[in-house]
Amino acid sequence: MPELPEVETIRRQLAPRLTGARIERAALFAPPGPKYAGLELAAGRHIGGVERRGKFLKLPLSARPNGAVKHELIVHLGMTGVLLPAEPEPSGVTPHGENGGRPLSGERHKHLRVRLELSDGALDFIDPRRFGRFLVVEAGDYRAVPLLARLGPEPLGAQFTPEGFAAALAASRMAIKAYLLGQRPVAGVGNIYADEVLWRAGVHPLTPASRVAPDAARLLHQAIRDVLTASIAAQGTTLNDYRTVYGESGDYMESLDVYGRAGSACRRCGSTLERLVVAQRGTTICPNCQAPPRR
DNA sequence: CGCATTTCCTGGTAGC
DNA sequence: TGCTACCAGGAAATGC
Repeated sequence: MPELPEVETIRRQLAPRLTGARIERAALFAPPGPKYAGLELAAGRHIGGVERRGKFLKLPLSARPNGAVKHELIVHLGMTGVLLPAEPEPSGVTPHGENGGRPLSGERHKHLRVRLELSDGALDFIDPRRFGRFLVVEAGDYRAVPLLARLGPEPLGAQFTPEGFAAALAASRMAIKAYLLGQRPVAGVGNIYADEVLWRAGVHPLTPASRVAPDAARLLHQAIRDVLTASIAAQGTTLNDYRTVYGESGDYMESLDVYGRAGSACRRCGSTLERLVVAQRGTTICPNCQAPPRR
């Protein structure tokens, strides 16, 4: 499931391909709804770049090349969303298995939801579970995507400071894991990386945010930066669906210390990792390294 | 307002 | 083999 490192990987790969392209048409292959709002506004716009905010991709759109940005294409991949450059139709057919498993030229993927026909090719949004979003809004108007408007600081940006993070933690009594998943103290951390950073910092996921000790908060801040940075370098984590734009798997899977490792040995102390549920999410901890909160 | 719970979706898998 | 039941989860909607 794409979190920040996976989305950043996709952003880096898409940017050179999409920047400067003109959208000829946006075709919807799913039942219309708020997840796919405003697509009719896309035709004729020029893509000014590919930006990322948390787990969202934002493509500024203008009426003419390098013109004023009046609209934005907002993409959230949800759990299973994939963005793939496609050949302009019609085109030749490629045998299955080639192309890194990407949809074949001339074919239409079973779970294709949106296709952008571009001046130079096309871009497919494929999303089996339809948890993703692909919509066009007026620039800066995020009423249709409220989370985008109240997203916390970028974890790898200068705004994400140990002091600011500590202050954010002090402001909530929510379980620290639920708080992180809510994107308020910092943007882009999802279920996988939440477990990883909490393990690194030795913080139990049920600890109320305001009761995370100052030292632990600093460790957590550093762990967020370190883990996300390392994962971006590995092109993210592939569990099931996530693929890069070129159909590759991310390599960070091999570096995961706790996620998906319940029952295995803690790499720090050798204890058996345990599974629990926090905020309705599967959660893995080391019962020794991450002591439960005292009450 | 703050926080918890429910809902949306489909593929994969366990169990019978 | 084929069926049902259930699980995975990001973010919005709903509930208290």
